[in-house]
Amino acid sequence: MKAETGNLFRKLEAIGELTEEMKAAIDAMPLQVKSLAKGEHVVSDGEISRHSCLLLEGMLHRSKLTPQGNRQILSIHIPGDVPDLHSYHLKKMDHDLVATVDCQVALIAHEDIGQAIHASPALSDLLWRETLIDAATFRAWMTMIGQTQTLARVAHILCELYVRWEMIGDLEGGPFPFPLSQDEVADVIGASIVLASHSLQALQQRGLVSLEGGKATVLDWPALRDLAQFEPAYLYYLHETRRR
Amino acid sequence: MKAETGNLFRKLEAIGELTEEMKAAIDAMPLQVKSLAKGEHVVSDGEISRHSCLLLEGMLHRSKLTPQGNRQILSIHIPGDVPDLHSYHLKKMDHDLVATVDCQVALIAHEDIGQAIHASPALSDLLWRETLIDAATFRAWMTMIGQTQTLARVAHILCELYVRWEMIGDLEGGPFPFPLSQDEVADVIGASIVLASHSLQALQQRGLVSLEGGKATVLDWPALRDLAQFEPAYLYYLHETRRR
DNA sequence: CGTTGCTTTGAACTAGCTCAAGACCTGTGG
DNA sequence: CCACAGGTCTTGAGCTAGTTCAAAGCAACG
Repeated sequence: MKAETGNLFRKLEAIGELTEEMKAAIDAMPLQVKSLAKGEHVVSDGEISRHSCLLLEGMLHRSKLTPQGNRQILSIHIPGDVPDLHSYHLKKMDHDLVATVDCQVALIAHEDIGQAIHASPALSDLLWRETLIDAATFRAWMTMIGQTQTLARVAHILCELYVRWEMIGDLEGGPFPFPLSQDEVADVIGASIVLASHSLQALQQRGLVSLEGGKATVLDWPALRDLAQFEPAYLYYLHETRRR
Repeated sequence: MKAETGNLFRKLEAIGELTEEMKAAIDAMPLQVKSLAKGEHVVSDGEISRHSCLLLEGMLHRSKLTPQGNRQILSIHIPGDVPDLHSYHLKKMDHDLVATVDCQVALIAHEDIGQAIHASPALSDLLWRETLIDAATFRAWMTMIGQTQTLARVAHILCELYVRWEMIGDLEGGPFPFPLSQDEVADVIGASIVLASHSLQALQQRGLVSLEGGKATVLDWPALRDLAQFEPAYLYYLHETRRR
C-alpha cells in the first residue's frame, strides 16, 4: 500500500464499504505528487480540468467569485479529500480550488480514474457517493448561511472541521489544524471580517474553543455543538466517532 | 416512448449525450405515478428512501429546517427533474422534498435504478453528472446567499427558473410558472418575508419582470441578468438557449 | 528594523429584522 | 348571494445585527 492513499482510505471506509480490490484499483492509479505554496490555485474557475487532486498534506479550499468580486468560500478540505473529484464529469470548473496553506497534493489523471471505475463498478458507486456527500455538505452550509447568526456559523465550521479531522487523524480531543485567516472565515460565513473577528473572540471568551498558532482546540464540545446547531448526519459517516 | 419521460429526456439531452439505448433503459424502469397536494412531502428529513421521484407536473422544492425551526429552501424543481436521485446512494434523507403546488410525480424504485445503471455504464455516468450539476447549483446559490444583496438574490432565482423552464418548455420569451409564496421566496434567499415582498415589487416597478397569477414574465432580460449577476455556466447546458 | 500582512478596536451608518395592523383575496357554508 | 374565515400580501415603526471605513497594534520575516 502506498503511503499517499492512507487518509483517502480512512475517509472512504468511513462513508462506505472499501474492499481490498477497490484499494488495489485506487493504488493502481498513477499519482503525480506536487507541492503548492499558500494561495496557489490547483485549478481555476472556467478552466478545463484534466485531473483530480488528492490532498496529501495541508489544506485546500474551494471558492467562487461573484462578478462584483466578492468571494464565497464553498468548502474546506483536509488530507484524504479529493475536492475536485466532480471535475471527472464536469470538466469545466465553476469555481477555484486554492491552497489555504502550503500543501502537498497528488494529481490523478481523469483517464486513470475512468479506467479504475470502469473496472470496478463498486468503486464507481463509492466515489459517486463521495460526491453526493459533498453536495449534502453544501446544503448544510447553505442552511447555516441563510438561517443562522454569524456566531453560530463560525461555531459550525469549527464543529465540522473537528469531526472531519477526527475521522482521519487521532485527535483524542486535542488540537486540530485551523489555519484560516479571519478574512477567510468571513468569506466562509458570508459576513464581514469585523464580525468574523468578534465571533472568534466570543467563542474563546466563552471557553468553547481555544485558537492558537493555526490550531483549534475544542474545550466544551456540547456547548459548541449546541451553539452551532450542528447535526453531523449530513457527513454520512457510517459510525459515530467517539467524541469527548 | 412513454409520455412521462419526455421532459426528463429533454433535460438529459441538454447536459450530455443521451443515446437510444439509454432512453430505452430509462423507459424500461417501472413508474408508479402519484398525485400530491400542495404542501405534501414526497419524503422527509431523516427518512430512509426506497425510491427516487421524477416530477411530471407541478413544482417541488427541497428544504431543510434548522433545529430552531428556520427553513432554508435548497432548490426548486420543474418537470423532468429527479430531485432526490441522490437518495439512490444516500438512503437517509438530510432534508425534505415537498410539493410547492399540486403535483404529479412518478416514483422509481431504487432497485430498478440499480438494474438500469448496472446494465448501462453510460447511463450511470450521465445520472452521476446530473447529481453533480445539482451540487454546482448549490454552490451558485450559496454564493448568491452569502455574497449578494436580497434584490439580486430574488432576481437570481427568477433568472435560473427562466432558463430552466426554457430548456424543457417552449416559452419563446413568454410567461413561466412561478407559484412561490413570498414566504417561500424569503426562505430561498435567506431573508425575511418583508424584504422578499419589497424585492418582488421593486423588480416589477423597474420593469424587469411581471408577476401575475403564479406566472412570471421576463420583460427586460439583460437588465434582470445583470442585476442578478447571473452566470448560467453552473447549469452545464451544452448549448446556449436562444433567449431574447 | 522596516515592511508587510493579519488582527483588533472604534465610530458612524444601513440593510435587514420583528412585530403588528390592515388590505386583499378566495373558497366555503349558510 | 352574502358572510366569514384563512391564507397571503402590503405597509409602517422601531430596533438590531450587520456594514464600511479608518487607524492602531502586533507579529513574522527578510
